[in-house]
Formats: sequence, C-alpha cells, structure tokens
Amino acid sequence: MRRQKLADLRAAGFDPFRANVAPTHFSQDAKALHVDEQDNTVTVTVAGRLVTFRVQGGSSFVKIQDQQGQIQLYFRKDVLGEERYGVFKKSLDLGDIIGVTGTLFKTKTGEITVRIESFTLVSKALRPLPEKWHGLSDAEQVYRQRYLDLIVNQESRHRLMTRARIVSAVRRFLEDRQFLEVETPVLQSVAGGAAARPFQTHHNALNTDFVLRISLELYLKRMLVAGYDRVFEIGRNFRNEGVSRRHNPEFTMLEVYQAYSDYRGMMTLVRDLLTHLVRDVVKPLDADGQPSTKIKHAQSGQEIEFGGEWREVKYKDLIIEKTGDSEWFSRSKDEKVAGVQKLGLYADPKWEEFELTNEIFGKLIEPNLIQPTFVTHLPKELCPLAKITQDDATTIDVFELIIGGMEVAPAYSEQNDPDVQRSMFEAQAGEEQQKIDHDFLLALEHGMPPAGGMGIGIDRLCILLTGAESIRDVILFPQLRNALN
RNA sequence: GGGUCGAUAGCUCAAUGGUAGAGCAGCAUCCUUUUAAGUUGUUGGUUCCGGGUUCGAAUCCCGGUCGACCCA
Repeated sequence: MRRQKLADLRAAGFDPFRANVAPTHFSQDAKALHVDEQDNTVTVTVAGRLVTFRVQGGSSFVKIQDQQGQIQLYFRKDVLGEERYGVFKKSLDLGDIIGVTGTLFKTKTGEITVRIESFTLVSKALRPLPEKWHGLSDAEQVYRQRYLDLIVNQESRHRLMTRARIVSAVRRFLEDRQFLEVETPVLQSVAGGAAARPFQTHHNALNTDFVLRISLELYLKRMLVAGYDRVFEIGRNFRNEGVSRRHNPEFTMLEVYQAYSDYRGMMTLVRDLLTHLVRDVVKPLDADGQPSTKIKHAQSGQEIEFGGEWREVKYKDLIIEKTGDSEWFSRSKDEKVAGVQKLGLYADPKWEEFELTNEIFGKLIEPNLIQPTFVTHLPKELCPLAKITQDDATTIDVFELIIGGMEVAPAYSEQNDPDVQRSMFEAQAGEEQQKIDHDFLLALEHGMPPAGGMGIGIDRLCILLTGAESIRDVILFPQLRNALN
C-alpha cells in the first residue's frame, strides 16, 4: 500500500527519495521563536518524521519529530489549496519524513504550532511505525532495531541522548584541565593492562595474530614516558567473556593519566567530574522540582547522593567488619576457606588466599555499597600496575570507586619502577594474571614520571546517571546472538 | 555453561485440547483548532521452527532457534 503511494507519486513526476529541504531550525529552537500575542509573524522551515497524524476534513494537525523532539504542524485546505491538501491527505503516512515551511502560532490549547504553507515529502517510510501508545516493548526488537525504539520510546531517546551529552561533557571537563585526548591501538600483540580473555584476530598482510585490546592502560602510560603529562582516551575495549546486565563484550572505557599526581589526586578529579556531570548534565530534580544531586538507583530503589563528602574506607577494614574477625588477614588459608563458607559463600580450596578474601568483597560487600565509596588500599595481588603502599607491603596505593554496588572507577598511584613492575608481573597469581608486555617494560626503563591514573567504565557510569536497569539500555546496539531470519 | 519464564496480525496483547480475537496501525467514509482526536464500515494469521500424542493442538510432550531474568 505504501509502495503503491510511492509508485503513484513517481508516476506523477515526484520522487521523494530525490527530494530534500533546508531546515532553518530544529523543533524546540523553532518553538522558542514564537512571541506571545504575535501569531503568524515568524516563518520557519522544519523537518522530521511524522509521528502523529490527525486528519479532520479540511484542516489537520500532525506532529513531526526531530533530534530535539516534536513540533505540531497545522495543515489547512484553504491555505494549501485543494490539490496540495489532497496530496497531503492521500500520499503521506505515519513514519514518512517531511520538510515544511510555515508560520508559528499558538493553538487555543496553547501549543505552539507551525501553520503550514508548503511541504515536501523527502523520504517515504515503506514500513509502519510500532504502535503509538505502548511503543515498542519487545526487548529483542528494542535492541535489534534500536532506531525504532528511539523513534517511538521517549524514555530511550532521552536516556541515550543523555549518554551522548555525558561523553561530551567528560571530554570538555578534561580538556579544560589541559588533558590531551589520544588514540592508541585496538589491535595489540599482548592484551595488557587487565586480566580478561581477549578476542583473537589475524592480520593477513603481516601474517600476524593480534588481540583486541582489553584495556587502554599500557599505551597511555607509554604516552607519559613520551612526555604527554596529561592524557586521556575514551575508547572501546573488548572482553571475550559473559554477557549480562553489567557486561557487554565491547564496552567504552575512559582512562586518564596525570603525571606528578597520584591516586589521591585522582580521587579529587573523579569526584569533581562526577558531581559536574550530575549537576550540569543530568540535572536531576527532587520531589519539589528543585535541582538535586540525587539519582535513583534502579536495582536497589535507593537514592544515590552524589553531593557532599564521599565515604572513604580501607579494603581491609571492610573485610574485618564483614567477617567480624580482626585477625582475618593473619589467618591460615584453611581458616579463610572456613571463614568464607561460614558467610554462606562457596569457597574453593584451590583458590589463592587473596581470592578467598576477595570473594567476600565481591559477593557481600561491593553489591551493598550503594552510595559513592572510595575503597582504598586493595591487596597487591589484585593489580600489578600500582605502587606498593609505603607502610604496608601487602597493599597498593589505589582506590576503587564503588557506586550502586558496581565498580565504577579504579585509580592507582602508577607503578613507575621498571624492576618492581617486572617482578610484580612475574609474581601474579590466580585469576588476576595479566600477560606481560615486555615492550611496555622497555618503555618504563626509559623513565615514566610518577603519575595518578584512573579508569571509568562509561557504560556503567551511564547506567548510574540515567537510572538504567541494564548496560543494554545505555548502549545503542548491544551485542546479541545472530538472528538467522 | 545451568535453571526459570517467554515467542500469537505491522505493534501492544487475548484465546478450558474444540471455528484464532481485540485495541492501535492500515484501507474506505464523514469531519477546518486536534492532543492516545472523533464517526461509520473493513482488510489482515506459516500461532518462532521441526517432530510427536490426539478424532481434533496456539494450548500437551520431545528437540531446536532467539530473547528476558536468576545462578556459575
């Protein structure tokens, strides 16, 4: 039927797919031009997709939607003429993309509307839009055909628009502080900087195997060696692991490195960044409609308070608090196995001691840290890339920022002693083992300034700041299995 | 990888083992300030796929595909 309309238009000498318009304004900018008591004095050209269609005899109201939102259009037979009005009624369908020119006025219900003087069909929708009231709710179709979700579900439009604004604001925030954005390789010989299974690939011309990066860290540190004292990268990492509400095989990471700083400097930086994003980008309102710094956490239902001081606590203190055992860290491995089991968790005697302890942290502590919390002084086995704490050789100078029960940002005082770095790589154990990048060690031997470094999972940050349920809701096209037909 | 649940018209959803339906969209009709517009009429189905049980399967059983949630 829609194809018939298209054929009819073409037969009449008009091909919508060869037409175009020159919009003068986006929808909301256009509406802002209307002056009260002065109807039909301002002319605008706007364009967008037809999303509601209310034809009533000789006059009709329709709405189009563009990047900024929707704007109502008013078509009259006596303005357009019999023939054009007929074309409007007969040839257009919901979902079509049109450009229109007309004057702004306010309807008797108070909605600023464009009184149409001319219109052009610039793209014909050959398939119908999903239902207008319920939108698109089939999760699979929402993800596979995200464009439909974004057309009809305002909530998705807003959430994913907010993500774009968050990423943009992060860039500006860092650039204002003289950080340089750099781009480092996705194809790497060694998947360093984290412990994760990488995707493997092969370069034909070089006849070389590569992996897709699992972290940005080691190349950004080479840039510190290079004398770029403040660098950051916002880039995609890839991990060949499970898919869940918090994991997508490709995800976006921000990593920031600042020479002559340390993990405490990163603490200030990340808190300033997040409060800026909440106050100036997300701009939540409280129950009375006043600006707030609280965002509702979808999983727990609690309000997360981003303003004020954030809790800071040592990893060991959290473990001692949870186990009720002040001597936990001097217990034998067998005692730790028993202790973990006593807390109702599975404990495998084959695990390393730090893994037993970390099971308690991961299962019982982290998920309950809803308010922003800096967990500091993690066991050194959890990361080989940080500096050892001066007065406690079992911990490292790092924090993990936990919000909403999720690790949002780890930060370190970066290890810059090449010999210590090498021995820490070699001493790695358990699940946390990272591959050794010898070229990176070579770079360190040339001298890297002392530095603070930090990573922020942008997807997880967006989950928190938009109150989303799942990582899939903040990624435009989340990974799904192939749908063969 | 394991468990639970789900897949029916373009979309949102119904349907005791007994003729597969509604709303919206579509099509036709009336309507010159509507707000999920309204009016009258109407088209539309490989019930995810493949087997099985049965006189008879959207419905019960087995296998598969895809998805959601939980667990690892």
